[in-house]
Amino acid sequence: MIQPPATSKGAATRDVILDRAYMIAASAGLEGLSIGPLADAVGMSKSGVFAHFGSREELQLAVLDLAATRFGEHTLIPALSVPRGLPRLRTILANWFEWLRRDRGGCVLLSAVSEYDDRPGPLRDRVIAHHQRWQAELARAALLAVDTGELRADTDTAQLAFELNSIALAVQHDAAVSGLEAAFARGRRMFEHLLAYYLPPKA
Amino acid sequence: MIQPPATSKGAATRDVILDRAYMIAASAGLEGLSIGPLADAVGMSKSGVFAHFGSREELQLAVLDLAATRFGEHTLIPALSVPRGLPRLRTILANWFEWLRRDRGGCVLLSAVSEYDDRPGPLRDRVIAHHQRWQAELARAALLAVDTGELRADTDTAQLAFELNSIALAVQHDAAVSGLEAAFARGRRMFEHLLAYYLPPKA
DNA sequence: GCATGAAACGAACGGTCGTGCTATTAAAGC
DNA sequence: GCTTTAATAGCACGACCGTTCGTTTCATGC
Repeated sequence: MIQPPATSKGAATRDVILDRAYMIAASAGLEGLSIGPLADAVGMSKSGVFAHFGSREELQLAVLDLAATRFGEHTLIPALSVPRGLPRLRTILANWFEWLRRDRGGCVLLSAVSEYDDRPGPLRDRVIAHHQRWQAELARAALLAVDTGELRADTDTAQLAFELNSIALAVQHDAAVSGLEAAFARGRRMFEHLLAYYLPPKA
Repeated sequence: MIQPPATSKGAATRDVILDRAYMIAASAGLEGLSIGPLADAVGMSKSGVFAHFGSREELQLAVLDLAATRFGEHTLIPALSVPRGLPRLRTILANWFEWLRRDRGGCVLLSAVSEYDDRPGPLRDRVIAHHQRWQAELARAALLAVDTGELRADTDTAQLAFELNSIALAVQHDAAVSGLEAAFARGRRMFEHLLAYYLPPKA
């Protein structure tokens, strides 16, 4: 959200371009991001925008990285200030929902996986790398909840990360059909259903 | 799968075109389906193909309907011959996985939701209609499992349908990262975790 | 076998796209 | 303030797209 102060003029307008590009990609997908309309949106010429990235693919990669950074800053970072374990896990999920609301259910990162899952290339590699990193973060947060004894000791944290991810996917999917708030409600209930499995036996 | 015998010559080649178009859409998405390459794939001229549908959008709608029909014939119909209730529900899920395998994790229907969820128009309307019909079918199958006493009497069948859908989404998503078989394994485990919540108390 | 209508072709149009070139303008360093 | 370098504009190319139109080929009923 808060950008480091751009040292040169070029880097500053580059940030402006990226911000606009992110907005476009959030609603049209990375593949729907084209240079012409982007240039119009920032009030520049096509070639002026183009020069900052050298190719469309490089632009898409930059937007992808920006999305990943913002996503982390919005979901994970603030959750680090709440107690580790189940509270933090719940906070991550809540922040995730907020994140989906902010972009009206069109998360760039989630959509990108569907866009590039069968199209080899640098984009696909980067998308998968970000996804794996996030899954690892989720598993890590789950493991902390195992350490605190809030989740069963034999919890498969990678499996739980998979299931948490599926909640976000289903919410984004269902938002188009049932509306965002209804999808959130379903997502929250789904989390409780899954959680029930992982809670330690109260014996 | 089995097409009704095409009465005229035109309808026959139309079926051939649609079959090829479906293949393309399964790997490139409905939005990645363009008339030129499709014409090459069936050995016809662009305008020859075009004439059968009148517009690209009409072609996409036809492919969408074909996908929905095939999906139903592959997942729901065969499951009707196994006992209603939990066995049938399990069969539907197994067939669903088979369906995902057939198209290498690129189900046209699932991808179409992401492609059109924020792009109003006839495509989007049709996609949502198919999705809602399928969710209703899933809820119906779940309700039968409530009737047989295999699921709790207070089961929210629409919620369960949402969760089943999320399994398929997560599998398709994860297939690109972890491979199809690993994703299937995760999906099956996830089903068991969710099922645990809905099983009636053994009291 | 021939006329008739459907089916397919081929070429072209208008549009958008990413990209490369050259010239011009603005910023930065001395 | 001048020079050097970065930043942007303008323009054009080639590729691809959906669509249109006039023509030609082919299947079909008489």
